[in-house]
Amino acid sequence: MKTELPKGYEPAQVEQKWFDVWEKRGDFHADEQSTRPHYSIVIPPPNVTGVLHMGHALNNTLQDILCRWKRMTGHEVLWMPGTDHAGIATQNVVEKQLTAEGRDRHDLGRDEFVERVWQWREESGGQIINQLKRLGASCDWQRERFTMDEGLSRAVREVFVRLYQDNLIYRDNRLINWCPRCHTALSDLEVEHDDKQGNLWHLRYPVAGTEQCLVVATTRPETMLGDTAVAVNPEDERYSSLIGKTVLLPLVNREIPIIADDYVDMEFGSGAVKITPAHDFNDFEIGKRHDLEFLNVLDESGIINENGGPYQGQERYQARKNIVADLDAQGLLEKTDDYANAVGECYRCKTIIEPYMSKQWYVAVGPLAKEAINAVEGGATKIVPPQWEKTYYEWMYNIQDWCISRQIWWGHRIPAWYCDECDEITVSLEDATCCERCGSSNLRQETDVLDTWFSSALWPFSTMGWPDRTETLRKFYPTSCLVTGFDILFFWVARMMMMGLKFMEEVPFKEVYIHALVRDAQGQKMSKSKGNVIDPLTIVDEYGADAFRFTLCAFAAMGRDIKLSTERIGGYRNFVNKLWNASRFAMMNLEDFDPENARLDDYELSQADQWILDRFARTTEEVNRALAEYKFNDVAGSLYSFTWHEFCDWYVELSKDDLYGDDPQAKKRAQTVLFTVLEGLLRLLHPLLPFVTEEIWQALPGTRPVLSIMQADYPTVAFCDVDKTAVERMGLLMDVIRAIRNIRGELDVPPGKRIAVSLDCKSEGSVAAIIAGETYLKSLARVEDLQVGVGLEHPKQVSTQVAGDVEVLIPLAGLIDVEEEESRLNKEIAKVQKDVDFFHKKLSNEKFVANAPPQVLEKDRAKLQAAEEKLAILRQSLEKILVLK
RNA sequence: GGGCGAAUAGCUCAGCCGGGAGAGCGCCUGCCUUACAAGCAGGAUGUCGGGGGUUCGAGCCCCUCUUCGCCCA
Repeated sequence: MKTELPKGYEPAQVEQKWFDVWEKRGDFHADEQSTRPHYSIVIPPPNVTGVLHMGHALNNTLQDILCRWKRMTGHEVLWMPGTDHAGIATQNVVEKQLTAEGRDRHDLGRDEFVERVWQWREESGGQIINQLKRLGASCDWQRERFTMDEGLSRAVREVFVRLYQDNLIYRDNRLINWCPRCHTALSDLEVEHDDKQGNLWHLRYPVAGTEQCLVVATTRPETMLGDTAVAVNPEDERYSSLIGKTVLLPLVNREIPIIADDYVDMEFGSGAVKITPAHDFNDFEIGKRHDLEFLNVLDESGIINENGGPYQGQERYQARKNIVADLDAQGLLEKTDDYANAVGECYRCKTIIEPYMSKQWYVAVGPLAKEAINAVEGGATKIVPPQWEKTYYEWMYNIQDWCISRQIWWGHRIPAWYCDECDEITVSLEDATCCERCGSSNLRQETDVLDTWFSSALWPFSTMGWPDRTETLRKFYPTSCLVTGFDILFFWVARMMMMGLKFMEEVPFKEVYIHALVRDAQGQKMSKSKGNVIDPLTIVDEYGADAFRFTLCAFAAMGRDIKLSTERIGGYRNFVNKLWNASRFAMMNLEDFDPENARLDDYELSQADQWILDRFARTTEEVNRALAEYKFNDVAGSLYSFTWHEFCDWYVELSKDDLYGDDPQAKKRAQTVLFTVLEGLLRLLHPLLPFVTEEIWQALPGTRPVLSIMQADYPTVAFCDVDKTAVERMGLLMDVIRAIRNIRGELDVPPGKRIAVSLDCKSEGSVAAIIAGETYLKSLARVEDLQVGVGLEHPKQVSTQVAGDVEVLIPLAGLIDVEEEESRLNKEIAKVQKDVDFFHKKLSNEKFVANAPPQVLEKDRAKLQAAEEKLAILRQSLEKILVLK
């Protein structure tokens, strides 16, 4: 088959073509009936509203690399894809549309609104799925799931009902995080804390029946409307006489008690604090301890309610201004300080959240967390890198009950019905029609929906058909690995652990690989408002998916941040192009080659052949090991340097003499090795570079044993045994070539100029190495007249370099400038002198000689000797040169 | 306040069990050598944040300080 490849790699149509073929043919489909060992990953489901960002690109590239690798190592791979219904975010999107139409969701009513969300999802949701495909993601797309699917919704209900029956779900009226814009409760995790510059106001509260004032400091003066006590520390002598008295709350003229509680920090502010149990988490606890009144002064939009007296109807921050002004006017504002404190914001809309009293549903996570801790401690689930285990434990040990109800419309509606007759709550799998206590049919379903993370917590088994006992679950659960960023370790990983252990009685994944977050080149988080977002699809268009994937893989090992810049991606685009051109070279020289009739065993392999086969075997080993340990940067590094610096820079060049030469046997041998290594290299590279490797692999001469390279075997062992001596000799030959090139480069010998070289060897082995590679040496170092031997007579005027035990001598006559050679030698001597000094000093240290392990000692002695010999030769050379001046 | 992490070449970062500091990009010199100028050959570049300690030996282990980042309260 004669194939013509374009001179530069053009990714666009190649990627499109192969992805279509793979997907249509079902190459990514997992088979439950397969007898192969399983390997499964569930995708961290992106929001259905989401568009692909760098984090997704990294996350899914790594998963794809693992899946493609495992597919090639004989595993039945299931990579389960899908999206998350993202309750609040999705509802917000559709509400914005309605706002643009001058309406809101209440104009539509619940059912119509939900219908509208579904419609939005049909039309514009899940774009991200197609974007993942552009990266080459080899998910089992036939199985794509959505957390609001019928099956997954069934799983949600099943879990809710069982947790309720086990008394692990309950309702309670307490302070929760409330978003006054989204009008819903949020879990603790959904609140983001941000340090904000604000004020600390010192307010004077008149003590009843005295002329005295008690000064309290607060960052939220508007909540004073809801104060029901003032607290001081019981140890605080300044205030001990006041405990039990009351103060007259200004502006609203309510009398509230002065209480003692050791929560109060005597050092902070005045040492007295206002207590607002209905609007502050700490005050809530104090309120419970002292049986205080819980006076709510806000409505669900953050507007002062009827309990706020004259301020009723004012928005919270407006009320703050007015209250401060009014207090000041009455002489009750002692002072105003600048003060920075952490303010909680809604993670979806950035509105400042309000601690708000309300009745919500909770999961009692204590018993679930215990199992989840045990699973990691016992090694059933391994977290990689292990430093994240500590973070996981830290959170799990301090976990709070999880508020799971949300006052929005888009989501899984809580399967609980309130009886209007007897107030009983009926929780059931099927929609309840009658009260389970009194039998009344006068029921109202709970209007709240569940936190989106409730359904994502079930993802590893709900996507596989649970609560049915499916074949899929039997084959693929527990999953092999979860790949995710550390930002959702708590949100998602921990909750999946709890739910998986509770309902499957087995961990959801055996390993969790936590990767870094992608930032811009300056290390800033990419965000639309900063305008520093790099769109992955733009990168794919410009550089190709393969180059992009390779970049992400090469960067994956970094601690917490990946700083991405396009120059780096350009470098890997060049790498892909390099592979492409090496392949073009190979195919131009394999036109008459039939791989069916070519076996390595049929030939006596040259030093160069054995060397490249040896390097390939080592690379294979490194890559497999690094993949198994999730050392993605090492995977990329090994492949990069082998492909470019060993295969292209050396072997391809070395093979040219044989390929272009007159010896048909040598040509066939070189073709066989070239083909073997290239074909193997493509397989080795495929998980990282799926498109370009498929394109080249299919174009190679001969027929392929399987339809796609993704089904071919991943290299794991060497192609054949090699002779270690031959490999070492090749190494020496390469050093000699480098030495000649060094002289040529340093002394500005024109690259086209063919020169004479004498190689004075100290051993017969070195002579043999050079003679065996003579043609290589002549062409790669541009040598025409070569003398080799032991104890060769040195020409008079030469430039000298040393490679191993070989003295490289290049006659100066008419070629080299004496001055330049002198300075080159001086430079080289200084370098070697440093080595000699270093090792001499080290080995003169008696303690070192006495304590260091023998291998180290031996190694250093050999190095010293080599350096000394080299130095002596260079010095002699310098002397000879100086005579010529 | 509690915890975690980072500081290494001009830039971005690797660096295993402690045994002469590496890569990519950038830079300098010379080359359009028929796979590739998205390339080839050669070259230069370091107080491994500061200080102390352990050790024959520290980028790596211990203590401490400085700066920056993140998570939790």
